[in-house]
Amino acid sequence: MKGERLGEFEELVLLAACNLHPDAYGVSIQETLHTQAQRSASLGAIYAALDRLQRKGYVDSWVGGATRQRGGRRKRFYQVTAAGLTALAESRAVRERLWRGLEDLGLAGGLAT
Amino acid sequence: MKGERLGEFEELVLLAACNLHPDAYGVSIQETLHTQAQRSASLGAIYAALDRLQRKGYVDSWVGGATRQRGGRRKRFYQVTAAGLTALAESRAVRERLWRGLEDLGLAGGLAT
DNA sequence: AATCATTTGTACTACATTCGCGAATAAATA
DNA sequence: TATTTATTCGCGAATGTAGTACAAATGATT
Repeated sequence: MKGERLGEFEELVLLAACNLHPDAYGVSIQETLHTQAQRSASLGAIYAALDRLQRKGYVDSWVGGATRQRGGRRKRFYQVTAAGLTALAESRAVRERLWRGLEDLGLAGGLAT
Repeated sequence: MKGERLGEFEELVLLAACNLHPDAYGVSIQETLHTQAQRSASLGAIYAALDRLQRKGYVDSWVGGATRQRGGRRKRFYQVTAAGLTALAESRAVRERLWRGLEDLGLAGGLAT
């Protein structure tokens, strides 16, 4: 297996799932992405990402019980694993390092000629 | 054209180019990625990313003059544009917001059951 | 000085993975 | 069974990646 890297969208989904813990499932993730990240994504896209994340071991999932709501299929809940948290922290750290380099160069306002 | 989003790798390349300013070109970007981001990427991958970044308007490029070095084709230099800087800052801001949410939840050490 | 080998660097090709939507499907309750 | 809420499927497009071919510069060879 070579795929263990976090795609841009996968990272966002993973972060949203963390934020929603322990109520992360397709629709709630979609809403969080929309309100917290100004990102409108279809459910299809989100489930596909969750699928990949699970194959990589970055989330676990299980189906919840039925609710008393009008209709509705049972939800599949997702939880971020320790490995997922690590991957998240790592890709954050890498970028922060690069950003720090910029600040050290004094490029806050733009690139000088 | 719909592509204006920054992919995961594109973002790293863009950050590296900022750090290297004004000496960003294929090989120096590869080295920076390697030393600063622990990421080994082929030059092919890097040029492909730079190409997309240029189409999106996130970098400009031009070929430099010959040097006094042993051999060597002329370098093509890249500079991050204002739009590139903005895109970078934006995707950073989105993720920082999500991270802040986590800290507010007290999930620093891991996800509680 | 013409040519060629060597070095440094860029461009192209091909394929795997990720992204993302719309449609299809499933399961729950009134 | 009609309606609602949710997940899964299928496919085209964009992104990520290695590998290979190609280009251009200079030092060496003749």
